[in-house]
Amino acid sequence: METFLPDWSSGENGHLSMRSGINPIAALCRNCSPARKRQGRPANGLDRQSIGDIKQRQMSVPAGTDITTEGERGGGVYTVCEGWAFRYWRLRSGARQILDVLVPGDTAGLGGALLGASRSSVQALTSATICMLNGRQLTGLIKSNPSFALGVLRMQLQEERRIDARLVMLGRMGAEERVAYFMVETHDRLRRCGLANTTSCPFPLRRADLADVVGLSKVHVMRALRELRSQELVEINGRELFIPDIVRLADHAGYLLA
Amino acid sequence: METFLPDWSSGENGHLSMRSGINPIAALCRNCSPARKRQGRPANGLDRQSIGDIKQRQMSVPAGTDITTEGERGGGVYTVCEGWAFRYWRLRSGARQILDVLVPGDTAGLGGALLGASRSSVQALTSATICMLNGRQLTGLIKSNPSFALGVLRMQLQEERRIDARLVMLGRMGAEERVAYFMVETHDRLRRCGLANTTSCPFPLRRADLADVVGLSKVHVMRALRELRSQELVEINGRELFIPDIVRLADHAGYLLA
DNA sequence: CGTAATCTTGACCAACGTCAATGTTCGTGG
DNA sequence: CCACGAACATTGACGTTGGTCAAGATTACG
Repeated sequence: METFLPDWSSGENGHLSMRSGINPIAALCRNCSPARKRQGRPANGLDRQSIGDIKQRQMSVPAGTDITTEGERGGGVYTVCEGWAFRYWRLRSGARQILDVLVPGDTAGLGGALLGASRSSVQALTSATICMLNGRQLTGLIKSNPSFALGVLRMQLQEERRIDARLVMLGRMGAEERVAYFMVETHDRLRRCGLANTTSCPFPLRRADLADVVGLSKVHVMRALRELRSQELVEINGRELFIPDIVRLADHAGYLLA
Repeated sequence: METFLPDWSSGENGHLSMRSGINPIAALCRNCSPARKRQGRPANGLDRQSIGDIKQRQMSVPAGTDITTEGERGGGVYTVCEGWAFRYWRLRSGARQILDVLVPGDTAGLGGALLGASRSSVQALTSATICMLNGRQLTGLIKSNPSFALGVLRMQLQEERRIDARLVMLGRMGAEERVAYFMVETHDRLRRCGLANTTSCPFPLRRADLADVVGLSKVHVMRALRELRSQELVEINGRELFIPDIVRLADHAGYLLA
């Protein structure tokens, strides 16, 4: 059977399997992500010395903080160490579209650093600690270290796949499928970096946030949620998401396991 | 009614231009893009010798040809030299979402080459000539040439920006805005590479294709189109798109002209 | 205990999809 | 040149999905 979701496990040798393993930028961060360090993949043949010069700063911010704002020039590159964040766009009308949710190990701001002013803003969804890298220096590292550059490119391409799937979701799926889809994707991402167990995961998004991810109104998200709950496919309890049967939910969202 | 049919398969109109300046992969293609050669921008300090080894093949295909199919492994990297193509996904239901339209100078298949089997398919929209590069060799070039790698990464990030905007379109815009948005974006891209003049550009998409880009039904696209036409914002004649006042249309669509 | 934020629901309305019929364009063979 | 059929464009009628408004319930927190 065919599937239209990205194949997150596409590294059959395992070398792409851990999400953290494919983010060489997160690997630069010395202080954050102890869980990730346990996995201990040096990833890019970077020794302490070569990355020692990269200026980095860490900051802890409360939920709701804007980490970057649209239009900032030559900004830094941000990696989420702990907590959640999201990248979003605001329309003239005031409407908001959440482009991507960032979980620990995810990086944002590359576009701003390499291309000039970024179009999207990043906001902390929970209280979070963020590792900031100097954009100019990171560019230098990419220029001087081909294998690092390749790693960054791979990460970016992986990202693109997820976004492609998101386009399909927004363009061609109904409300219930969208919500189910986002939940499967999120659970899967978290599970891959050890932040979720089989049947549940943290889920700090409010209904309004969820609505702005899946392109629906808050009220209609409620309807979809009620329906999914009544079929015992998902259950949100406070800020935790329960998925009794991930396979069944995945199927409901159009995702079929290989 | 008389229609002016642009020549897709040959002539000045269909060739690469400065747009390839930001696409280092297109710059590798020796045979296509005479316009770019005229400008003589070496882009990545690549001399003939270093790229001489890259195996490349050119092919001309009629409209409707599938250039790559979902799931292909270790595929090549494809650059559109002349004509149009599009990247798309098909759902179990049979529905199709067009992820991106490829105009001369655009590249697809990087994900497949660097990450393994690609999820999206590519199909020729018009008769087209495609330049195919060997994925493995291209990976080698990226590894060995940091500045080339940086260029590819930059291109990819540029791409991501466009896709982000597409997410906003699908998630938060109404039918009329979506159609208007896509038209402004397309015209803008074409204008940037000299393939459009101020008030018109080629537009080979059928109504059904347009619908699958903007995530609407064919019939509803018609309604949006009728409304836009009645406001004298756009006019489609055969396979050419007329935009009397691009600024007004951009404003209508919330598109930021650079 | 009180206030604000969030959740949840029903009632109603607008936007969008589906079906089906008709017109139009275009290529092909006579 | 014309006849014909296939693919595409266009439109109306009608059903469904999703948005908006508003109200009450629940939770978080000082």
